[in-house]
Amino acid sequence: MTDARPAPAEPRWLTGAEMTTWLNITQLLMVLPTALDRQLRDDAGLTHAHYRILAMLSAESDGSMRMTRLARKTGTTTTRLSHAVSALEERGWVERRACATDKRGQVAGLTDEGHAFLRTAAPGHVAEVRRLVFDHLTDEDVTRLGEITAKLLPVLTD
Amino acid sequence: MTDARPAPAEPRWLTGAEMTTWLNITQLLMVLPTALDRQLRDDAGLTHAHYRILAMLSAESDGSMRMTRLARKTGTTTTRLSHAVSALEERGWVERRACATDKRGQVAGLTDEGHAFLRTAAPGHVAEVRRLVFDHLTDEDVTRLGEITAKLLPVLTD
DNA sequence: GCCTTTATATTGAAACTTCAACAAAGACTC
DNA sequence: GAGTCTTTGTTGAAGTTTCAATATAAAGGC
Repeated sequence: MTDARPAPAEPRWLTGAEMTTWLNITQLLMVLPTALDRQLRDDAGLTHAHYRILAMLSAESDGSMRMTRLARKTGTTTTRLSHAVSALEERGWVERRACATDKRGQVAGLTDEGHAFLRTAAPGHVAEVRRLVFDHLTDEDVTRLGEITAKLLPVLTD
Repeated sequence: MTDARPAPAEPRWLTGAEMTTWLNITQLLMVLPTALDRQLRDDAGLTHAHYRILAMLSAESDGSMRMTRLARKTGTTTTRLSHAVSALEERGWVERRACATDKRGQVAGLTDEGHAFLRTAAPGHVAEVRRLVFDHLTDEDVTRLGEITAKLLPVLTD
């Protein structure tokens, strides 16, 4: 007398410890980006997502990167990146170029103004990151947090 | 021969370990909300921020809460909450009531439909949270992550 | 080669969030 | 209790992100 249809699986709910941690994580997901955006907006006039694009480009030896790769590196979609680069282009911080080896491709590159702007904005931002995050963590916390986040990223980035 | 003006403080840059961890954190800040939003949008038609509002209300004994407190609990601003509650009201999941003790106040409360909706949406969401997060962490990771996030939240939530 | 499929990138409309401004009631001072 | 300051909550405009649709080029199958 068993039911042929698969029973609607009783979901495995979160344990107490998991729920506590999850509430902390989701709260952090809400407030940390907001805090980073606020500092950058007030002091430099852009969002954290846009700042990250500039920062990621400046880490490249030639200050430029293919759009799709840049999107993956910054954890965003090509759509979002396309809009963002348009905005950054209007500000004169980024330029689009055609890709030499792939005619579909576009390359986003930091302009001199972009480099200069980043040098101006970085110290204040780093100070805020310290104030909000690293000032409250021990070296071991930092290592552990690095390890734990490293475990989570693979599933989320494909 | 000292300069009277405060020297532009050389910022304390991030160490290698800090930078690695910070890149992981910011990547997570970008992709985890997106992943949560996608599952909830596809399966239930709302964002994670909106889902959290419903979930937070349902955790109250009477399924309702003052707007400001609800905003703090969900890690959002009153502005955002006001817009969000309006949207949830249109869907019939939340109702606004006047606050009995404070004539400025508004109370947001889950409707029966809101409760019913949440019961439908919760299992799929919990399953996704497991798949994305807790499936990859040991019990000790969960505890440690809870402790670390707990250290970070106070500065960020005032 | 030709056809289909996949990858790259953009666009415009809709949804959500942010910012600034505002309105209204409570709290505090004298 | 009148005046000031603070708290609570909303609104509308502007900016950002998402989704769906599109255009174009590369890659794969035959």
